[in-house]
Amino acid sequence: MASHGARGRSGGRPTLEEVAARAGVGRGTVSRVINGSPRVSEATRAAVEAAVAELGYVPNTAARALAANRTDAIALVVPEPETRFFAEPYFSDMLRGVGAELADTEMQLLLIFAGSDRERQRLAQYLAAHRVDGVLLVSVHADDPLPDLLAQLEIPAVISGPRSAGESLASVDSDNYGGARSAVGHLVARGRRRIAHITGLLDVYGAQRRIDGYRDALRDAGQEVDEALVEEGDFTEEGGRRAMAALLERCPGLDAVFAASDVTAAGARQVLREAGRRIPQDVALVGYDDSAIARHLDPPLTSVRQPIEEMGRAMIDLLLTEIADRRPAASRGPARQHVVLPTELVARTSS
Amino acid sequence: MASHGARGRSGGRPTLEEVAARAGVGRGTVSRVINGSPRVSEATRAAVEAAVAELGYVPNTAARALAANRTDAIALVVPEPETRFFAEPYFSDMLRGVGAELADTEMQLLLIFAGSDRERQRLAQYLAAHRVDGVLLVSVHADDPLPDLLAQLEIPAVISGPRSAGESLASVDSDNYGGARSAVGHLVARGRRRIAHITGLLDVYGAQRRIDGYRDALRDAGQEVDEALVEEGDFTEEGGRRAMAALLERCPGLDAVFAASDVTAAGARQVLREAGRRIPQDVALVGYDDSAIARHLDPPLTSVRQPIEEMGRAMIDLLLTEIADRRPAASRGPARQHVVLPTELVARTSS
DNA sequence: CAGTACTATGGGAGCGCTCCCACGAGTGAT
DNA sequence: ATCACTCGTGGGAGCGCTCCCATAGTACTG
Repeated sequence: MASHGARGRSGGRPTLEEVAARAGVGRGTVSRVINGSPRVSEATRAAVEAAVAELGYVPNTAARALAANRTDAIALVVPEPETRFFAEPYFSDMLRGVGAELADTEMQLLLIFAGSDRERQRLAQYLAAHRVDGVLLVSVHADDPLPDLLAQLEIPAVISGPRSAGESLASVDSDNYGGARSAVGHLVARGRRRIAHITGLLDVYGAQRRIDGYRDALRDAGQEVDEALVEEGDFTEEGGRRAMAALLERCPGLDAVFAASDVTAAGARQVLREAGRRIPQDVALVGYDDSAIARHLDPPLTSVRQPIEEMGRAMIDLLLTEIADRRPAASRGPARQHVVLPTELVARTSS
Repeated sequence: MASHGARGRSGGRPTLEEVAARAGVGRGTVSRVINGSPRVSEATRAAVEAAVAELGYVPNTAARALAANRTDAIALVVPEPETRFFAEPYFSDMLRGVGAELADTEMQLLLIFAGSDRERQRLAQYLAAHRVDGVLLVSVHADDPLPDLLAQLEIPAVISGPRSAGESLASVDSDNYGGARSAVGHLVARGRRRIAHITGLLDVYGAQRRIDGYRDALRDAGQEVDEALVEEGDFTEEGGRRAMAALLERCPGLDAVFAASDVTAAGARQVLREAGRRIPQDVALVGYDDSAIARHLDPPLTSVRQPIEEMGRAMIDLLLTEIADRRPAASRGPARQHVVLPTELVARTSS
């Protein structure tokens, strides 16, 4: 067994001190060069860089983390079972954006699933140990305790999809209100007069905003808002079927449906078909998300696209800013930021 | 700005020393309790545990990593672009197995993509900094330099799918040879006499083993091995189409096809259909992987199932053993292990 | 030319832990 | 009673880095 004292002495990885000796400078100077401090002369910097290259020096992350009290890592926390993570392109798109934005950073990204109770337990431990400098939270439900835990531990965090209008965490969201408006506006422009809406889960803030957008778009078009045309869904296909059936029963005269998700639209479509309604001739259909389903549905579904990859980038931006602001612990920076990214209506043949 | 010395003094996270004071014992004793050493009396252990609970003590990972020269983290390296990772169930199944096996461990799993050159560069840096205790390598191509890098850095690693019979890294694989044998044996048993094989990429060791299995199964059945019935593929659908077309041209009398992957089988199926061959009446078809495609093909595809989740578990087992063996750096443990897990033939209507 | 202000640099102290040595108390053999 | 162990324990040293202070050198001011 290697004795403790001798560990890494000969043949081990070079240390700052060894680089310093080699370059003929002090430890502090090497540290400054490594960390890109401007307070180093050109000549010294060159000498140090040469020594670093010759020795193949790579900083010891653990030592740095201990001394500087930071980890240079952030976690992307997915409070869902892995299954959903892989099933929904939402996550992979987001991950791509996050990865891209992190590419020219020293930050390491950790992917953490917290679907089961056990996993959540572990996560809590993990966060309590401050093993990350910041957290990205995606797909959080209204009653999730995670955001509070984060706040209590004073860990910088950014949430995708605020939980309410007064979200206390920094957040990034797409413009649900505007997206819904443009979808409904599009239907109005196409001459539809009885436009129904199948909502998402009502405790999801974004679903609320979509309802608001739906209503305001109708009002702006001078159409009366008939609450009988609004039916509650839950983002699922089954929910779409159920809601559509209810709507058809209550308002057989409807000539358009705006669904809060593509999957919901798919469910609605099935019921419409079975009821003998042609899409789009009898009933126009618009979904939300512009997922793969939208493109592959028959007929291809008009849908509202969210810039998910861009949202990922924006989340990283916010998070890195928060982390940087917190380092000099004095001034609690400006109020948490809330970024809202524009959506885009993708018109296809279903409307 | 908080002065360096004062950092974390008041209100900060409790340290070992503080726990020790609270419990009325020494630092070393607390460390022993935390790390589950048996050399602590029951009474002392209880006192320490109480103090830990009261103070909400959580060990500082960075300090531990620095002192003990380990990270308690392992990386799952995917040398593919993220896109493939999400597209293929192989990875999510493997991840599930890995996660499950790691669940009651202190080890943290990192997911690292190394698809682009840039990402590989980063990974190399990462490994050079020894930021993980071990590496899990999935889906490695024959000429990949990664395994050598790992060996050179002396980082414990386990590979899924050895690169050759003489793989130097510890490996976990499914029984490609046996799987192929059972597929072909099944066709023989069904009375097929002219069984063709569309191979995988020939520089993949597993593909070689499947060819071996194909040949031996025929030999065992007393059938002559006709090399004209073997056509090279590449695991893709397009490759399957091309190979099938070539086979039909060369051996119009074939009555069965064993494809090296489900996707390849799907390509072959299409060409067979276009040639007017009925499946399975005229030509029986068997694939490999038992992926979602197999179930959804028309007709449902007989396929060889690999226990991917279990492979993930086995990889972790091997890796943890390697890491443990290496800690007392003296005795370089036994030769690298190679685990081979059994496959299972899932018979459906295509054969 | 003294006085002031900056810049570049070296190195002490300390981050929170693990490892290991030393030590006292108990146990059993002689 | 003595010697040899063993067991449980305390605490020094050290892991490799960052932070900051002190210092020496340089440049600019009046």
